[in-house]
This record gives sequence, structure tokens and C-alpha cells, in this order.
Amino acid sequence: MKGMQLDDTNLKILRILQDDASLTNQELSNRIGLSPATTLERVKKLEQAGIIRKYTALVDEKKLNKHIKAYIFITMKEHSNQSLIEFNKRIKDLPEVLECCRLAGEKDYILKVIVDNIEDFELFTRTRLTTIPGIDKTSSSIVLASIVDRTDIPL
Amino acid sequence: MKGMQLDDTNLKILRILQDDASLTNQELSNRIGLSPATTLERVKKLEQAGIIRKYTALVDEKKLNKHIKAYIFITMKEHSNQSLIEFNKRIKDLPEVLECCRLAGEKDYILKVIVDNIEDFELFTRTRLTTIPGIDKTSSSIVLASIVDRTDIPL
DNA sequence: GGTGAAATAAGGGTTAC
DNA sequence: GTAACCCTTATTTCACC
Repeated sequence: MKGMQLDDTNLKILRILQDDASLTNQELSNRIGLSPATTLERVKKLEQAGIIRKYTALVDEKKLNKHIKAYIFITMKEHSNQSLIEFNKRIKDLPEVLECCRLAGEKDYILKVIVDNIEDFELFTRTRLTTIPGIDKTSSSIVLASIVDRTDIPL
Repeated sequence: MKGMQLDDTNLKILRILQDDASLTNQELSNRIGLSPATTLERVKKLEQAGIIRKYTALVDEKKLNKHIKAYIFITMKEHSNQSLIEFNKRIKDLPEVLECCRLAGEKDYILKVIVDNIEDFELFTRTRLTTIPGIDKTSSSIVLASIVDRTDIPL
């Protein structure tokens, strides 16, 4: 399913479900002005096509005692394919790492990390992150305040 | 509801729902080993306490033609309270900005931005971002590859 | 529309402090 | 006693064909 139909109705469905996935199919069908059956069929197709990847509950980090969020930049010693593949593999095993992207430019990677407190952050970088082979330098920016934090892609 | 009980059962519920919020309450109750009614009651309390913030559908960015993701650093001309409040207000109006954090260190803000293509990126920075008053310098890092992209807080 | 399944509401039992 | 936790049953609502 590559070239799936992304008409206005499907975009509307995606906008609504990104905003609130707890809606019943009936309520969703009301909002887009189609019958429940037709609406459900469209949603199922969007799921099958992988356009809807996942349904998830978003939680309040602070209320779960995750008080430190930080971005960490990483530069590697060498940039061989092997070295980067090994790094990618190792970084996926760290649940504290919510995002990890390979970048264009001087810095090789950016990580978004979340931990309980500043002691845990120090412990994380020292015992879990920088023990990954191939890392040359890291540089951390602690988040002081989160102004925007959304998961909904603009459509 | 501040000091809400976060016992093992509630943590298990949160882990499961972060991983898959499309589960029925019955299936959820099976997995945690409680009755459906009791399970539902716990979930409702987690919602009321704001620990579960939102249910959302995560979509595949690439399949929706969002091909460019980038991190942008911003340094401000001045750091008066007024100046930052104005910036915060303006940045929330830009749907391309998925994350915006105030940072400790040299750089004042980091933004995560998603757009269709590189032309749109140039247009965004030139006509929508740098037109916000108070910005001194910006510096962009384009994402080459996404290694990790998760929303589930480790619990 | 109809059917079966699931969410929700109501009521009661058990244990710990 | 009472508060927290959990269960069962009954009713309503919804997904799905």
C-alpha cells in the first residue's frame, strides 16, 4: 500500500486522531460527516497502510518524577559504516533515550534523554552513554523549560 | 490529586498503555491480572490525576510527505522576561515546531521542526521563524536519519 | 438494522490501619 | 470504623457484519 489515497477526509481523520485517539468511532464519524461504517473502514485502511503507526497514551513526565530532560550532542571518533551501525545498535538499548538522530554538520548525533534527577543524569552519561565505543566527545544542554511539546504532525 | 498512588500495578498500566493504547480494557485487565471494572477505575484515576495526559495516534511522517526534520538553535538578543514571554507566545503558533525548549547554556532555545521538503524549510526559517522579534542568531542541523523516536517514558 | 462484545455504573465483600 | 482495594452483576453503548 504505497500510494494510498490521502484525500481531505483522510487528512481530517488523521488530524482528529492525532489530537484525541480516545474518541469512539461514532464520535469520529459525526465530526467528519460520514457513516460509522465508512469511517471505520477508512481508519482500518490507514492502520494497514502504516500511516497510523501506533496508538499511545502520553503521560506527564513531571508527575512521574522525571525532572531532568536534556539534549546531548555526540561526535564520533571515526565515521566508518561499521562504527555508526554499532553505535545505532547500542543506543537503542537505552530507555532513557527518547530520540536519537544522525545529523548533517559537525555534530554526528543528537539525543533527547529523560531521567529522574541530575544525579541520575550524571550517572547515565558516565556509565551508560560514554561507555559506548566510538564516541569522541559529548556536549549536554539541560532543558530549563518546555515551551512546546507536541506529537501531532501538521497536516 | 497530587500524591497519587503510583504502585506497581499503576506503573504496569502506564507501561502497557504507552506501548499500545488501542488495547481494550478487558485485554488490559487480563495482562495486569485484575478484573475489568477495577482496571478501568485505575485508568480513570490516572486520567483524572493528569498522569495520563492524552491519547494520540502516531503517524508515519514520511508517508505523509514530511521529509525534512531539523533541530534549530536560537540565541536571543536580550534575555529580559518580556522578551522571552513574547518569543514563547509566538513560537506556539507555528505548527511546524513540534518541540521547543528553553536551554541552560549558550544557546537559548532548541526547536524540533518538521516540513515537507528543503524548500519549505528555507521558507519556514526565512518567513516564519526569524520574523519573530528578539532573535539574534539561529543555527540549523538537518536530520539525516532517525535512529530512535519514542514517546514512552521509561518507568 | 442486528448481534455480540465491550465500557460503564451500582453494590457488596475483604483487609489493613 | 473507615479507607483503600477488588470483585460480581446489571445496563448501556459501541464495533462490526
